Amino acid sequence: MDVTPILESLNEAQRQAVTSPAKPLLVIAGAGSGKTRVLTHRAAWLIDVEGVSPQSLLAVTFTNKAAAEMRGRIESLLNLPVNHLWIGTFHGLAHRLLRRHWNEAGLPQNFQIIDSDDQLRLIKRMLKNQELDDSHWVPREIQYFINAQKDEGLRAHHLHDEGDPNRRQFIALYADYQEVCDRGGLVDFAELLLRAHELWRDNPALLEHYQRRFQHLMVDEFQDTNAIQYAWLRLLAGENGIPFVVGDDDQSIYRWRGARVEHIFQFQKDFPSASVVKLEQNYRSTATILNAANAVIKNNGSRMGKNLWTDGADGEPIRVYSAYNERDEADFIIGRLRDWSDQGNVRAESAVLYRSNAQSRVLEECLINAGLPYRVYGGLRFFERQEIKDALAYMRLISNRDDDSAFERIVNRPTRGIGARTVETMRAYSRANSCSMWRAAGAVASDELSGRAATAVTGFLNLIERAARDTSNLDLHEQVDHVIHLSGLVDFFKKEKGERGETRIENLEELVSAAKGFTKDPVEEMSEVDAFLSHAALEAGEGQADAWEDCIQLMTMHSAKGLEFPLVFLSGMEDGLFPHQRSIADPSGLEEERRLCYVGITRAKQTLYITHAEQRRMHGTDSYAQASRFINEIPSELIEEIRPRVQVSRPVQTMTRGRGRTAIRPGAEAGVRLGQRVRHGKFGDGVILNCEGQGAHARVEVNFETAGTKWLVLSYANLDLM
DNA sequence: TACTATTTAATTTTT
DNA sequence: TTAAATAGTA
Repeated sequence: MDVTPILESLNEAQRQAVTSPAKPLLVIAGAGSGKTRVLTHRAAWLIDVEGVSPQSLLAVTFTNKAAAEMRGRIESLLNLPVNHLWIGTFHGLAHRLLRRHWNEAGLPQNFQIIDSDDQLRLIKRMLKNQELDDSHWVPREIQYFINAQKDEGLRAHHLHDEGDPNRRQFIALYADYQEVCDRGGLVDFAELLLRAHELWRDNPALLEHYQRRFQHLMVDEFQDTNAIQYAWLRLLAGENGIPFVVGDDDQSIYRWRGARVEHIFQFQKDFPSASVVKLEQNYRSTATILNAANAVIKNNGSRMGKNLWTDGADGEPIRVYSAYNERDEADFIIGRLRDWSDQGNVRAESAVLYRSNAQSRVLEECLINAGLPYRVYGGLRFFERQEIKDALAYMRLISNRDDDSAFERIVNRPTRGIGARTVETMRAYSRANSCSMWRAAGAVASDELSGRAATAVTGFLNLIERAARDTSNLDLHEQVDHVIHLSGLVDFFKKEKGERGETRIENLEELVSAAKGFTKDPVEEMSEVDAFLSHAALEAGEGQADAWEDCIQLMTMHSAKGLEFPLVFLSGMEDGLFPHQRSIADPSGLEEERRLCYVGITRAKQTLYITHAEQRRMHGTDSYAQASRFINEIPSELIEEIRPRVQVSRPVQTMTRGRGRTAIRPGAEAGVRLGQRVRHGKFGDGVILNCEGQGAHARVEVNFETAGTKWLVLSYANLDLM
């Protein structure tokens, strides 16, 4: 067997990982160190060289994208399609198990997956039902509580109130929530994992079957596993399974949603025979960028310890720009982006990163003004759109009448005269008789409701029954098409004015084509409709993707994880924004922010700009911040500070936003420019942030280093220009 | 029931 | 500032 193709492109450490003997292995893979390569080559090595059957290999990732990429790369490496390979997300694999063993898992065969939005609606409905004040019992907090418990593998009956009435209520709500889900055959994301874990835990024979089958367990982004995912893996590994886990403790940025880096340490305890391989050679960035990243992350306490290096060149220095305000910051970035583009570079290879989504606004405005095409990552995904979820809710209700989540969503959408009062009556009945809304509707329509409401409800029930009858023999896409028309959704959105409605109808039509293009994995023995609905929940699709055009990439640092760009801007690098105010006080929160910064820096291949603004308009008011402490953690020899443009030929962007206020052209008054450094007799040194008025009335806003920000009348202030 | 005024809060996000 | 959720009005 010629092993060259598998090994030739690997460095020593990578090779060690790929060819490691059949025992547990932990790979600490730094940013850009070839993590995916190691995973895929390991799979190829096992199959091609060790003669391991593809059947006995299981690979887990966190995102569908990563799973698809891994599958593709393994296929091209082995040069054969590996359909039977179990590669997927934790949720996807758990889902597959539950579909196969729905009976043992205590689920109805046609159970449906609800997404976070459905989950939140369900909780809100419960609160209303129980007449709990949702300003005191915040739905989001309850949702967070429930998911956090599930992520830890805990059911309501495992929890104790500890004498805390607040907690008691939360636990009770958790229990109620679960009851509603169980009654309706609904499974939320965390439930998929928890159920799959319980399925194995409670069915030793079944577990044994899978333990025998899956010998090699490969895990990507191991630092992002939560408790239940890790427990699931351990269960599957048992005594003889061989886990091959790859992660980077320094890139753990999802603690807030249950991820526990500690699993990296726990792994070594749980699998004492495990070896550790560190991948530290980086193939992505210049030495300067890596040194900066290393220097920043060094300030974190609890680490495995790792130092990225490259045998490449130092490259350009990191450029730091201190802007006057967020507009100036955006202007600067856009200027550089324009240069980049003018030099013949591909725009899609540049990215502007920020800490929070709201920061994209100013950038977008300026990009539009500059006529540069861009794409913002994140945002509403296809299957999350209202109209799509409406249509899917019809399909769900047709598939399972007891699905209260779907029922409530569409009972009066489009409006058919079933108002809040009527729904309330149904809810009361449903609660009193512990039955689904569907049954309640039937019962209530025949006795409790008065003529008009009863007719409306009966009409709705008939509509669903009829849709079920009419579509039972149709192909999936015909079913969808039928449902969107019969339900009245299309007509409903046609009436919506503006482009909104048109887009919605287009989306509904798009849903039909999505159904047309959908093929169920023949291995799975669920109905095609259920498969499609699960697919919609599990893979919500892309955010607004304009992939075809050559666009500048705008995204949060979180969503940049795993990506790389020759040109990167880290914008809004100010204390309070990044590190975020909410994490700044808590040491572990600050460390997570620092890891995020590490992620941000290591996205850059060649050129890295870091920008911050002295003044930033946030929540309607101006605020002032120091440059991010993370900037100070970068050795100054790696940095080239870009001084604000000394003499601007064009007038500095004037703040024409305020009405009534005449923005003067800075420079009209002698020496007054935005960004100009000045000295005041009493307040000391500062920077001009803003100016208004003319002649004797001219005033300037100065941010003093020690005295804060003040408006001063020029003719009295006696400012010295510096 | 739909439209408008008012209030409120404001990280990060995948499944 | 602004988006979203809620309350109030036609």
